[in-house]
Amino acid sequence: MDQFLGSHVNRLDAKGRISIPAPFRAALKLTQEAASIVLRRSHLHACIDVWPMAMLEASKARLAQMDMLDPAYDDIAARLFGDSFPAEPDKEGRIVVPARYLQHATITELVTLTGRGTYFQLWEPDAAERRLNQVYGKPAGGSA
Amino acid sequence: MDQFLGSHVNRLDAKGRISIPAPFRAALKLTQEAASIVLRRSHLHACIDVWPMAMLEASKARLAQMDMLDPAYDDIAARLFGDSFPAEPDKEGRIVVPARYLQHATITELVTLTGRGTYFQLWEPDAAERRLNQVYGKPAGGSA
DNA sequence: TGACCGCCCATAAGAACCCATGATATCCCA
DNA sequence: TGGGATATCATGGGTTCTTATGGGCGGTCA
Repeated sequence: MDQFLGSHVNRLDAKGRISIPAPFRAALKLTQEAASIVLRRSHLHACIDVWPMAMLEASKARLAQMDMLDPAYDDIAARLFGDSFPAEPDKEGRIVVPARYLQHATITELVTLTGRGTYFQLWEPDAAERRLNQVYGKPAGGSA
Repeated sequence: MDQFLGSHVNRLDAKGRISIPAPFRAALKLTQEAASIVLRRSHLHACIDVWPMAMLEASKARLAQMDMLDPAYDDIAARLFGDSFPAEPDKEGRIVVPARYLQHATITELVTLTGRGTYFQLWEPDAAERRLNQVYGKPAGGSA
């Protein structure tokens, strides 16, 4: 597997650490040497986006093409960099998520780590379940 | 044969493993080098869809055309990746299905693996029978 | 000085790997 | 055509490795 697929429910331990599931770790290693990542509060949902660092670099490159005087530039730049938190998994593959991010996602004890292809997300487990039901209610481009 | 045809009833062993029928294994090998697959809970029926990994790759390619900041992107990504479970058959051609997936399909001891052309499905045997009768327009009930 | 953060080690549960076996189907040759 | 040898397949189980998780220790910054 070369990407972030499926969901895993892990624990948030007393020190605020979250284990990145082994398959996700493997996927990170494939995109880049170090498994460094970037955390961002999702602006769409009560969840936390987790990007491989390489993905941010790519977005940065695209942004560089834009006109800096364009108002949209600042919007996008704000989203990309304003609320991004870089993290590096420890030797056991765990990360520490800032408290205010956890709050945004109402995560307390359990976390659902759910794949989105090129990135993944952190959800409060019940909220993640609801989100799944929600998307299956709508028609979308995918098959199945 | 290059497709998934017909039905097979196999056992779910004590470790939660299910043998993929030899013909299905052969069909998988034809679509791709590794026989890797993706499991998904069907949102239409109480069964589990089994896709060749290549099938997911195709959907992924379509998603790659979209703008990541588009809210629709996240919806599609959620559908496509959120509830998918990647699996790789072991040397004997067996896969382990997550418990919550088995629950969704009410599979306990026996599994019907039934072809759908480009993919196949896992059913609880009685449910598979009922489904067949339903498709043929017969009244469900007096099977077995 | 005290809270916190990064680093290390320990461990139990679970997953993956490997080999074994009985049964069935297939092939081959008399 | 029949019957024995062979291959394939579904299934069972033992062993090893990985993984998620818990906790300890020392340094660091406020």
